[in-house]
This record gives sequence, C-alpha cells and structure tokens, in this order.
Amino acid sequence: MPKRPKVMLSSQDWAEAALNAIGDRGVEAVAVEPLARALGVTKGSFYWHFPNRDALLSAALQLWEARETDEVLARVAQETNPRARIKRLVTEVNTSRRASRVYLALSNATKPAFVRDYVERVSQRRLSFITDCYGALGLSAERARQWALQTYSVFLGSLQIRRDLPAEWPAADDPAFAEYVRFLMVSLVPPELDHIAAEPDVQANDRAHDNSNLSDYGTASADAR
Amino acid sequence: MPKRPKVMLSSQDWAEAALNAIGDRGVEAVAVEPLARALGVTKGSFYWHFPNRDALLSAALQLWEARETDEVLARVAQETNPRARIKRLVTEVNTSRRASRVYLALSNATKPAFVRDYVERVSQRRLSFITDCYGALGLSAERARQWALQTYSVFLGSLQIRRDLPAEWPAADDPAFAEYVRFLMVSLVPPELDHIAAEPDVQANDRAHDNSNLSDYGTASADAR
DNA sequence: CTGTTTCCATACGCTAGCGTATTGACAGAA
DNA sequence: TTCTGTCAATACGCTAGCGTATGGAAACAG
Repeated sequence: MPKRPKVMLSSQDWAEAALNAIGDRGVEAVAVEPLARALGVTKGSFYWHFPNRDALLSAALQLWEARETDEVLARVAQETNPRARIKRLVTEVNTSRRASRVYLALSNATKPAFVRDYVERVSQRRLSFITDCYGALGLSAERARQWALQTYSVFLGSLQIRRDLPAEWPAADDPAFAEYVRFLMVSLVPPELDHIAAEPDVQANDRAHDNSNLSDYGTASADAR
Repeated sequence: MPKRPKVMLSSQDWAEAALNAIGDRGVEAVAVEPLARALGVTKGSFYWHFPNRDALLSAALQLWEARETDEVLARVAQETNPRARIKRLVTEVNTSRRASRVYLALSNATKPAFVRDYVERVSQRRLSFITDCYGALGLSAERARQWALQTYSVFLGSLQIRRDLPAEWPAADDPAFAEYVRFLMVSLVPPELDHIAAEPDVQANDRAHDNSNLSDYGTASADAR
C-alpha cells in the first residue's frame, strides 16, 4: 500500500535536493534515481518536472548563482565602508559550512561542461566585488587588482584548509579564530590603505556610495586588464 | 590481426596513466576500460597487474604522494633561508600546471574514502613545512602558525583562481607576474620578520609589519591614471 | 457522472563500467 | 621439443543509472 503524500513535489524541491547532494557528495551525486529515493518518490515524478538530468543540474545551478548573489548583496547591505566589507567577507567564510562545500564541489566539477560557466560567473563576480572594495579605498585599478587577488586567494584557500585540515583551523567560537581574523586583516587591509584614500584621492568618499557595481555582473572591472 | 607491441605494460605505466587521467578529467576518469583503450590494450591486461580499480587508485596516490614529497625536498635543497623558501613556494604555483590540477582534483574527491587520507597527509606536510619556515624566522609557535595558515591559504587560493579565472591571473612570463609575486611577499613575509629573532616581543608583529607595505611598491609601479 | 489535468508508479530497453573465466601467444628453461 | 610462467584478448554476467512508454490515481471542471 504505497502511501500518498499530500504535499507534492515541485521542481524547486528537486533543485534544492540536488544542491544538497552537491554539497554532500559532489556533482556526481546529482543522479535521478538516488535523488528520487531520497525524496521518497520514483523516477516517474522526476521526468514529469524535468526533461533530463542536465535540466535538473541547470536548475540547481541557477538557484545557486542567484543565492550566491543575494548573499553578497545581504553582506553589502550591512557593512558600509570597504574595510568592514572585506573583514565581513573573511569572517563569513566560517559561517555557512554548506555554502563552502557546494562551491568547492562545483568549482571542481568537469563532467557537464556548462557547470564551468556558472562557476566562472560567480567567481568573476566575487573577485570584482573585492576589487571594487579596494578601489573604493582609493587605490588604482592595477593596485586594487593585486590586493583583491591576494584577498580572494586567502578566501578560497581558507575554504580548502577548513575542509582538508579541519583540525588546523580554529573554530568560529574559539577566541583564536577572532585573533586570526585580526591577524589576517593587518595583511589584507593594512591601516595605510585608509590614508591613501584621504591624501591623493578626494573622491574616495563618492565611491563609497557607488554600490551599483554589484548589479552589473562585475563586467566593469573585468575589462580592466 | 592484432598488433603485438614489443614493450609490455607495467603497473607503473598504469599508475602513471591514472595520474594523468586524474589531472585531466578528475578521479572519476580513473576507469579500467577507458584507460585500457587509451593505452592500446584491453581489460585483460589490467586485471593481471591489479586486483581491482581501487588498487590502481592506491598505486596512483602513492606515486603522487611520493613525488609531492620529493618535489618539496627538491625545492628545499635549492633555497636555504626561510624567506627564499616561501618565495619559491609562491612562485612555483605557476610552474607545474599539471601538478596543480592533480592536487585540486584529488582534494575534491570523495568517492573512494581512502583518497582523503592521502590528501590530508600531503596537506598536513605542506602546512608543516611552511610553519617550519616561519619558525626558522624566530616566530613563536602560535605566530608561525598564523603566518603559515595565511601563506598556505594564498597558495591554495592561487591554484583555484588560476584554474577558474585564468584570464585574471598573470602569465608566468608576463612581467606583471613577477610584480605580483613581489607584492605578495611583502604581505606574506614582511621585512620586519627577519629581525624578530633579535627582539622577542611577539605582539609587536602587528604593528611592525605595516610600515612598508606601500612604500615598496608605490615607487615600483608608477600607476597610470 | 464523465472527462481532463496533474502528478506519480511501474515496467522496459539501453549503455558504461566492474569483475571473472577462459583461452591464447610468446619467451625462456629443461 | 616440451614445459612453464608471463602478459594480454575475448567472452560473459552483473549493477547502476538514464531515458521512454504506459498506466493509474486524485483533483477539479463541466
């Protein structure tokens, strides 16, 4: 006697489950039949909502890209000055463990080629955001680019260390974590950078209002090279 | 009439091919029949040299771990002082593109659980090596640990950026690359660290290492615009 | 009550890859 | 020559997952 769940599945539910599977066991785990089993249904359900597996993956990736953008916007809304934004970024590496795993899994996927497109767009957007933060401090384009590459490298590397050597990484509640973040900030946004903005570049304050570079997909600074 | 190649395959050849497959298309690509086709033989050859697929993967991983250790030793042999060693490390991120891809592929693999053991050992060894470099500069254990985490993060993050956003990364022959490395070194091994051994005030690092971050480079590149 | 739409189950064929069993070719030793 | 060990080809069965086809049950409309 198969029980009939009153609540029926939507394509959103499938995409959500796919994203979870990616975070837990990688892109390969986005398989129709195993996912159906996990959701308590069969393939028959899936192939009503989606034409094939790639469509599910695309839906999951769109969901991911949208959320990744939303989260960045949420972080931006809270912090106003560039220094606080960068610190926020470094700190929040340790908040959503799941988001980290999803990103790492996706960034390494090769099988469906279109995954790379999503990863590239998100990565590009993140880097552009950081670059803009340094630009708002009054740095030149080339110099902001260097600082941003360094900071984004630390950001990405932290994700990996926390995954591959969790014992070496201080827990978020450990006081050593806060201390390490302060340590990082000295290297990533040294105090002198604030004086750069004050001295030679008076329009640095105007740049503080310029949040629009987040909605334009980061193409503005992409052609800076 | 099947041609008989005079040179027969050894288990080493299989392990080598497996490593290449990992670097090119991920751990999933270590499949018996496809690899056999690539080597111009059939499964019959493989199952004489190995009992199963996992054995091949183990062989490839042992090969990888051994070489990873050897390469580090080779790097150590060339550079004597800690500062040069760290710079070497950062620079050589861009030398062996293949080794980078292999590491990234392995570090994201989940399917055969024992892969994680190899990755963890290699990662641990790398981090310890960097920590020792900073320790050799006279830093306390806790301090060296922070610096090492930062440097290893940059190291790992650079690998990812170069893979996911190759357009944003300067080519090894580009003069911008050498400039970026010099920029990084100021953050990762600031000059003050050399004098720490003489003055054991560990807390002074925070203040000390921020006094020449920009003076070094503000002159090096006359920013246009 | 009858028909239609929506969502899911079942059954089927297909492919790729794993592992086994058997046979065969060739080289060197006896 | 004959025997034996080494390396490889072939043939087979098995599993997991994709995609299709078809049927069925519930909700809703008329």
